[in-house]
Amino acid sequence: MITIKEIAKQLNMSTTTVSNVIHGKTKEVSPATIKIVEDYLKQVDYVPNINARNLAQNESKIIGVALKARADKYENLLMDPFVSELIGGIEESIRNAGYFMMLYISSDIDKIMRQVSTWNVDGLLLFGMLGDDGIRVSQKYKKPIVCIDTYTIEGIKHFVNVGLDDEKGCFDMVNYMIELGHKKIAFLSDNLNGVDYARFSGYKRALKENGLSFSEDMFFKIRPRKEDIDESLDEICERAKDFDAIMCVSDLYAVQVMCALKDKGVNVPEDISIAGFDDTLLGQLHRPALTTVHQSVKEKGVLAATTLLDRIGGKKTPKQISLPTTLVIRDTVKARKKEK
Amino acid sequence: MITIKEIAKQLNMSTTTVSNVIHGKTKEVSPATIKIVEDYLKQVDYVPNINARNLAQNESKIIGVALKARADKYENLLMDPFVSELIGGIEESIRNAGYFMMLYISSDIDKIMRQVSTWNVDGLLLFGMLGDDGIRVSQKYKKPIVCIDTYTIEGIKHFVNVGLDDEKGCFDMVNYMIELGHKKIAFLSDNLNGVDYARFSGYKRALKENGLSFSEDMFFKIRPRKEDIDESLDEICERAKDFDAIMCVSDLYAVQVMCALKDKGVNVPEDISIAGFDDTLLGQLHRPALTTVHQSVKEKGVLAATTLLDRIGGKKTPKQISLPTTLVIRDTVKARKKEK
DNA sequence: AATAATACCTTATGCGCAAAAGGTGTACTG
DNA sequence: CAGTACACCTTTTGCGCATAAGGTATTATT
Repeated sequence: MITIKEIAKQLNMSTTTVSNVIHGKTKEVSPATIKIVEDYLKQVDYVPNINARNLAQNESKIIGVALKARADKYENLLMDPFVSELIGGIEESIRNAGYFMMLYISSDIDKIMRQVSTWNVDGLLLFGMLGDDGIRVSQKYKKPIVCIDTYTIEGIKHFVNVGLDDEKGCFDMVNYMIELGHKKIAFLSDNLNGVDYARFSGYKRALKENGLSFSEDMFFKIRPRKEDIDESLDEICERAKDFDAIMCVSDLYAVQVMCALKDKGVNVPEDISIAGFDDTLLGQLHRPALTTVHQSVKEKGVLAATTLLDRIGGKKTPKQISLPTTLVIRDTVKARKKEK
Repeated sequence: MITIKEIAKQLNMSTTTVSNVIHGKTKEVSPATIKIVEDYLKQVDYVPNINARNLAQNESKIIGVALKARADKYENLLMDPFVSELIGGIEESIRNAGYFMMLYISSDIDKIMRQVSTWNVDGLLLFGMLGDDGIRVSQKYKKPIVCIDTYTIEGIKHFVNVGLDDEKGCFDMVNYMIELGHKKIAFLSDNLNGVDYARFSGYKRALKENGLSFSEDMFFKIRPRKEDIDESLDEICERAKDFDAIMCVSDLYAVQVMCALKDKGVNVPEDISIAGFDDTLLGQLHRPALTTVHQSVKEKGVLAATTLLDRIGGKKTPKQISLPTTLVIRDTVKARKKEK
């Protein structure tokens, strides 16, 4: 690896001159010298040492992407299609802006923050944080932060957040179900925090605004861990007998439930209607094709990254950015049969 | 961010002493001093500046993961479930070893290599490289390299490669199909390079060893790009009428074909048998559930990363490591009906 | 008692880069 | 023609860290 110093020596000039050429400071260097240096740079294929540059500049050109791991559905967060698509959008934006991405995955926020500090990252993208985590992070870290899909418990936004209109998405879908005549509609999720809670709220509002009541038994809690999932799905199928439809908090759950139902001889949408949320490949490539709420996950990642980049660049951005949802009507939600 | 220098000043000692404590060089420092320094380090929550450390040490603790992007099925490589699962395994191993992962995604090998040089990464994991790319990379980069799923055209392995017994996996599946009475078996893929070629070879060997002949019209070339996929699937469905079964090079294609067939009223496996490869969620959550060749993608990532880490640590490793495949018999390949 | 070894310090140096500060000579201004 | 602006250089400094080299006691060895 050749250094600026070495180049300067070979060319019989100072390192500053070489450095100036590299940084395009044309006013400081004569055209003739620029030519000499540029030719030589190309000849030896000079590549700067980023560690040295960062040290001198006190910046890093790194965007930290911190994912709080939940020991949950997937052994590794990246295996969640939602996460990988999100990261896909983020990575692309960061790379296009000339930055680098460093991924920090851990369930331990303090560990993540130590690593972020150690690399002196220029900005931070947070996913999967709850309210109190966020507060701790913001105390430790003074550079720009953008959260993704973060609802704080008290509804207070401590930082910029890029999210989705989850509440409305779910509201629209449940409304649509009710329009088709469904009365007993269950809501299925593994928890009721953050995003899932917002969707749940949309579900309840749709019931309420249509004069339908909600009771505890209409919440289907799925246990998605490998060791529980089969038993959990059995339970759900059993409970589903009394229902017209199920609003699932994600496509994955919707498809899993549909498979379990089919294996038991229950037909969707003839016997029961099922809706998903997210509009993933899984639902698109199922038959019957899944009726679901579309969100552009990649776009969410892109938006989060560009917002962060804007903030790093000193631009002002809104504190809350919400992407819209759209209904994708396919084949798993149909009009309720009268005779049921 | 507090520095060693500052700590030394506060504690009235030299930076070397502080540095020695940080690195656990207990022989060089008196127990009393160690205690003082350690307490102070904790108190101020000292975090080292990795840029400075790397510069001084000429190492980086970074593993570069270079993905050669193909402008192909997915707009962004990370959206490919295979890739994200692979990265999931890699990331986990790297993190557990105390290293950091930096992702380089580009279709331009030279650009990737410049970035790898600029960060002075300690080792390189390569995915999606063809033979000639690999040769160029190895000329530019002298630190340990491990390839994933790389078949060189001439069969020469220039570096350590972690792969799969693709040929045998496909051979076994096609053999199984033939045992069930299938005679006209198509092979479906988007190309015949690298991994896909190995699978294709297994397919042809199975035909040959069972006395069946192969002709060009038995190769179904799918065009997976968004703008082509529907037309391509229509063609394939049309051509499929003459066949007993299709061996698909991936689960994704298998499921896509099954959906297209179903939409045209063709039943799997009654009218035609379909097999996939990879054993992804997509096949598991389809009905009928996909018969496929299992590989552990995560394990592949883990193995590649640990092999690279071993090499960085100076250990010797085999030059070629192949993971085994297993047949997953589900519902999309059944005995051929006599009357056809 | 002379020498060697050891324990525990500090000072000094350099990694590669960017930039502040400090030249020198030429052209331009009034 | 003094004064000033500017073009084009170089020297020097420091980012934070690791470590080689250099101390000074104190203890062990013969």
